[in-house]
Amino acid sequence: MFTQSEENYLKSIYHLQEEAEGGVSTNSISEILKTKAASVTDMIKKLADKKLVDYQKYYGVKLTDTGKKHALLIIRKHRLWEYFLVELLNFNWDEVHEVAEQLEHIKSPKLVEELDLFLGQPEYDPHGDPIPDANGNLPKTPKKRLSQLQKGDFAICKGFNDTSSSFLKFLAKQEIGLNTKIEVIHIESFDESMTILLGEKKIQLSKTVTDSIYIEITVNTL
Amino acid sequence: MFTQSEENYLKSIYHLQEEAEGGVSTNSISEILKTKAASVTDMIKKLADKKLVDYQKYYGVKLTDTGKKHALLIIRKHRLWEYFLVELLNFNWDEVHEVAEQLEHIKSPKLVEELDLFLGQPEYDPHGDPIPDANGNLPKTPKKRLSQLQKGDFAICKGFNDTSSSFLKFLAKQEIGLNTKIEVIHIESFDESMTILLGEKKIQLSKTVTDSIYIEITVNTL
DNA sequence: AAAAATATTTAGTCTTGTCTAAATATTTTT
DNA sequence: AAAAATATTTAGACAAGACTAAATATTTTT
Repeated sequence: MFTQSEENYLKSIYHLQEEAEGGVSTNSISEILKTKAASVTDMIKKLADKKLVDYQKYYGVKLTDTGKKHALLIIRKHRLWEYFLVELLNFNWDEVHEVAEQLEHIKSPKLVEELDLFLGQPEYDPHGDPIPDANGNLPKTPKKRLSQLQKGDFAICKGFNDTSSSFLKFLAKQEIGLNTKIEVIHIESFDESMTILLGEKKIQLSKTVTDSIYIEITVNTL
Repeated sequence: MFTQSEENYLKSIYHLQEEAEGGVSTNSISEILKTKAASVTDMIKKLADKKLVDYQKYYGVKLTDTGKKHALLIIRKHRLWEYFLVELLNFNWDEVHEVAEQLEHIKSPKLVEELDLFLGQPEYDPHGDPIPDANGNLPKTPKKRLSQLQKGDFAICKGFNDTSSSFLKFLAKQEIGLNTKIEVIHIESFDESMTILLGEKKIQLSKTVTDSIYIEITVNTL
């Protein structure tokens, strides 16, 4: 199949591709993977030979359909393992990444599918990111976090990531719960803290908090 | 820590050391790892530099205490994963080896210990091999399989590995159950099938069957 | 105790994935 | 639109871990 290194490139390119519109630049890949740009160029050529990316010299790369599918299967494994580690092995959701980074390279189709069944075919990982299915398809409506919204957006709370009792008490005090309606009033650029409108009440939430609240975007205030 | 390759060498040397009395030979390692003898010599030097093995040119290697401990921790991981795969993910015990071979190299002390707790700190893997504890100590009395006995040995059945209903029906028909007393009469060299004495009755069992029966050796017929 | 057979080591090569330094392209600034 | 800054690629090198072929040790056979 693919080497661990190739898989890491595919995954990084996938993530970068999600954001930027044009081709993914050599430098952006080298930054994520902590390698030098020259090494990235080498690997890109290899991936292009294998038809996993389309490569145009000096203008970056794009995943081919095959490349994208493989990237999604690696992401699937990563997120399923994260779910396993947090839900069953008492990992905190900030400890799982490094281990999942290793586990995602285990090669065994049966393992992935049995793990998926064993976990109850979860749709989202502990960070709220959607888990692709066995064919590399993502759920239609990816879970969003409050922290992903822009000033002026309206949303409804749909879940919470941190299950610690202190966090839940904090939410109760602020009167935030399932289906609470929210409007984003302001985002402070230096610490990404957010001012939201809750009914008549304005409150300010840190990035840590807005990262832990899943929401659904609504069109207007209704 | 150690590379995957170094870990594979440590593990192989450990297993070979269990059997042979003197040093472990270059050729025996190359046979298990499916590499050439020259490559083994290279790696042995590297391991010797790291004080994981004692190496005397032309006379093979022996693990140092450190080397042995590391080997046992890899074996611990291998067997815990095998247990997980068979008990929770519906793998058959003949499908697990290859996957466990990959999983044993995942580096995360927390993962190993949490997995161990999650599984209920099992003492034996699905093949009946003992699982070393976190310090690399093995249970005192390793589970033995009927297939490990010699002609003339006496034993008592203590467990069965294959839980398929066809196997259990077969055992019932042969009147083999827990605590059944057995004497090994003969072992056929070409297929390792075994003739045993069950009370007055002589029966013949294939290697597949004798591999799946756990026993305890007894001193005489009593 | 030589000779033959076998095992082990040495020397030199190859591939993968990385690096540095230098060359070349592209983009931004003036 | 040229100059300066930045990004990318090329060329050549290196370490890890494997290989082949040849050299050397050890063991077995006669």
